[in-house]
This record gives sequence, structure tokens and C-alpha cells, in this order.
Amino acid sequence: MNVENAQVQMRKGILEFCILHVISRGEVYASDMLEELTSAKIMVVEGTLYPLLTRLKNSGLLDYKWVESSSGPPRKYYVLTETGKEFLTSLDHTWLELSDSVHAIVKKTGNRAA
Amino acid sequence: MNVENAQVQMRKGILEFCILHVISRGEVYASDMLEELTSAKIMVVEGTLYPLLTRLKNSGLLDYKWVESSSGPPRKYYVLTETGKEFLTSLDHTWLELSDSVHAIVKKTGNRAA
DNA sequence: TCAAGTACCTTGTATCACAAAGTACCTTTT
DNA sequence: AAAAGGTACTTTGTGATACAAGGTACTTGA
Repeated sequence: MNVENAQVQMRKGILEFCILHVISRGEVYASDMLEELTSAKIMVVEGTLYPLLTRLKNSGLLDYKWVESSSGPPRKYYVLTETGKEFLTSLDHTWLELSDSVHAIVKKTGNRAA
Repeated sequence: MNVENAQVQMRKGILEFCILHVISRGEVYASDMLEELTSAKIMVVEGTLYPLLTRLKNSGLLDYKWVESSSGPPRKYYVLTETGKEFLTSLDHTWLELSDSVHAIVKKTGNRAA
């Protein structure tokens, strides 16, 4: 149990939400997402991202198409399905509730006992 | 992959943070925490809380003492250790960074492609 | 052809929330 | 004083998942 591990744990579950948001803004492939999330200080690595994208695809939240690159191997460009869009709307709500709840816990003051 | 599961995932890691906060405000035992977290809409159940408290204790972040109850079996009252207090301060910072990052991702607008 | 770069995939491990069942203690009822 | 009910803590087994590390495959340039 160390701070790094706790930070990893805190990020869990939020990744899925953030990735859906990144995809919601337009077609992207994995490296685009890695770059965008990293620049937002949401750390992700390939070994996490690829299985997650596959899960989301298999759940019907994402779809993709192969697009040939002018400089390298072909890329999988992802988009949200209709189900994915609805799912993301639900997660938006969940995130707002959760961050409000945490904020309430963190801000609460006063001791119960000495 | 459903919304409920995603919500569970989102809560993961944040639980530890919230529990440390609840304990930071004074001595509590498990049922106190359950009540406080539930009223803040952070769902936790016994099967999650007790093992987590044990982990935090074994990591040196918490300490406890047995206190006899006037109406039932004795209770374990938890407090933060010095290490626990420092740890919580780190997590406060992590949480702020994380929620800022997520906010930035969620609020970002504009499409990359049609 | 060989090296380097890019992109995607797979395997194995550790962690963790949860459900469910269990243990133990205390009080009240009969 | 036994039985019943309530409170509190514990344990076991399962499923999900982030990550590290290693692998496959395609393309370009020397």
C-alpha cells in the first residue's frame, strides 16, 4: 500500500469514462487517445488501452474501421455507437454525482471526538 | 459491460480516499463509516469495508482500539496514524489533480473530424 | 536485406470490490 | 437459563481489470 498504488486505483474506472469522451469528439485511433489522455495527465499505457477498447467494442459501445496510413501500418479508427452515446450520458451523470459526493466528504469539517 | 458495473469501477480507489477522510475526523468504527458514506451516496458494503480497513491497518495507515459497547459486542475504533495523515494529504492532491483532469476532458469541445 | 518506427495484440500477475456465509458477543424474551 | 434477535467483525470465493512485458505485423529508408 503506497501512494502510487492508491493513485492507480483512483484512476481505475475513470479511464473508461475518459476514453469514451475522447472518442465522442470524433474518430480516433489508439495513439491519438494515448496522446490526448497523457496530455491531460490521465496516465494510460498500451497494455491497458487496447484490451479496454476491445471490451468496449465487444459490448457494443464502440465501432471501428480500418484506415490505411500514409506512414506505417493501418489504424483502427474508433467511433461511439448510439448505445455508446447513451452509455456516456449515463456516465456523465455518475461522474457528477461521484465528484459531488467526494467533495462533500472532503470538505466536511468538525471532529466527532477528541 | 453495463452502467452499474461502470459505476462500481468508478468508485474503486475513491473508497479508500473517502474512508481515510471519514476516519480523519475522529475515532469511528465500521458501522459509523458505513452510515456516513451511505448518506454521502458513496455505496459501500461490509464485505468491502472490513477487508479494506484491515489492509489499511496492515499498511500502517490506521490504528484501532477495542471499545466495549453498552449495547452489543465490542467495537474497533479506528484512527489515522501519522503515516496515514501524510498519506491522506497526498491523496487529497491526487484527487484534485484527477478531478481537474477529468473535468478538462469532459468539458473539451470541438470535433477533430466530421 | 536489415534496421527502425509505428500500430495493434496477448499473456501472466496482482489487486480489489463484492456476495455470501460464518463466528462471536450481547441483550431481551420466554 | 435456553432461545431468539441484533450487532459487529471475519473469511472465502469469484469476477473484473490495470499493468508489465513480450509478441506480431506492416511500412519506410539506409
